[in-house]
Amino acid sequence: MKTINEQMKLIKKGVLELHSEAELKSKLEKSNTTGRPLIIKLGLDPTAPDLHLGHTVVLRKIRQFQSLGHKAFIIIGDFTGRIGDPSGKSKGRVQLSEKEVLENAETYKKQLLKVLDPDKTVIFFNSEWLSALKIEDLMLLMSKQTVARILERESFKKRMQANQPIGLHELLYPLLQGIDSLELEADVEIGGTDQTFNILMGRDMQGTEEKEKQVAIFMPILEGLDGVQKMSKSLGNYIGVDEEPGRMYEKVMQIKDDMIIRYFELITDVEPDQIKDYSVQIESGRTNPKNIKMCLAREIVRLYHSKEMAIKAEEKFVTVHSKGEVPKDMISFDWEPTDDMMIFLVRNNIIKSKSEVRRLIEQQGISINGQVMDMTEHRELISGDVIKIGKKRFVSIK
RNA sequence: GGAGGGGUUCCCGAGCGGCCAAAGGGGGCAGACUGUAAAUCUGUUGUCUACGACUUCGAAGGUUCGAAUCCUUCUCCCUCCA
Repeated sequence: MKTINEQMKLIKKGVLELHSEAELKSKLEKSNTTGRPLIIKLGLDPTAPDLHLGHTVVLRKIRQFQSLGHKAFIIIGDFTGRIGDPSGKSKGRVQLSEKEVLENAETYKKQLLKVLDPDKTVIFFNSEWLSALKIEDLMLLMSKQTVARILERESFKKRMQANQPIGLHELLYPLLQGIDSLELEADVEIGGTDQTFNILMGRDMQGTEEKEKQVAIFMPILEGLDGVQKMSKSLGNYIGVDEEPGRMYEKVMQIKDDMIIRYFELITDVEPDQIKDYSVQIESGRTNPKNIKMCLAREIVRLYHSKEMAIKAEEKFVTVHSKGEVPKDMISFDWEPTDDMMIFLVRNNIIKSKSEVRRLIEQQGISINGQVMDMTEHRELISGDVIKIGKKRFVSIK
């Protein structure tokens, strides 16, 4: 059993902000003596059931709480999700049906449990209480907050300045999330710094309602493959936890060198001393950063797949990229007698239009069995032939 | 409710009767260089039965030989006033 101080040390690792340390400590102590686990809250948006490594920064932290015996309450924001976020321009509101929400939830659950402890994780839908909320109760809660306070929020300010629309209901989002905290009697809420406002609102509201306030823990936001913007699905700079091992490995190798240590710190369980050592190796120039990055890639694939898969992924990577050879396994398709390269690639959805195939050929981006293809070439492909598109896409003929 | 400004290709943003598949930037893709990194340079970036044709500039109509550009209606967004 760890002492309270040891527990605090573990929890504080990698945390950007903590409100407040004293409160957390007293909660931990209380939990220790009463044996009642703390309730750790995490809210998730139901529209994006593809978890990526960015999410795992927060999830790993929750996992640490679980290892200390506490419980994770995951809230799927199906209520807010059904209303839809109008920030996207003309797309209208994406209304998720109940069925879709449930399906998404299943996917979430499967992915969440890759990181979290199944025995200490409970999943909720916030429509359960939000749908039942009476308008007079809502107004009572609203009356205790001010417009100015809500508009303080960074993203609202920005949008006001940029002359972008803000839906009235969006102003209620922080409040609704706060209601979640009230409902679940959360002891701790964890989120990225982008959630600062919402989480503090929950804390505030608990105070106003004279409940015990939740401790707010903010984790850094993980940058995506571009190294600048936060990892997100919509920006396409993400690494999904469900991603196929080879692809996952490749993507990790794509990150910038100066992100290597950050990734180690935020999304792996590698010991701090080991990370420090890597860091020294890179900075002193003793080791090619690529090698450290390979350790990182291997570690990440291991976490979400297995050690064996990680080794295999690395082998593939070395074959394809370092040696420039053809990978062992690749997707293969049938070649129909009526096919030519354009029809073949488009028919199998490898490339989305014939014009694009033409462009690629013109740019010498397509080769057959290692030979660059030119515009005039027409040939029948046979079983076993390998088509290479760009640098990293390979396809073979069945 | 009143007045004004706006909606352009993946994104931002020029164009304001023919020379517009639409400048410029970002992003993407390909090539060179590399460590498949970053940086840099070059090319490319609607589709197709491809020296041409077709579809695209919020939506629908109209004017014109010809419309992203003009007119009408509709719709959405922003600003100021109430």
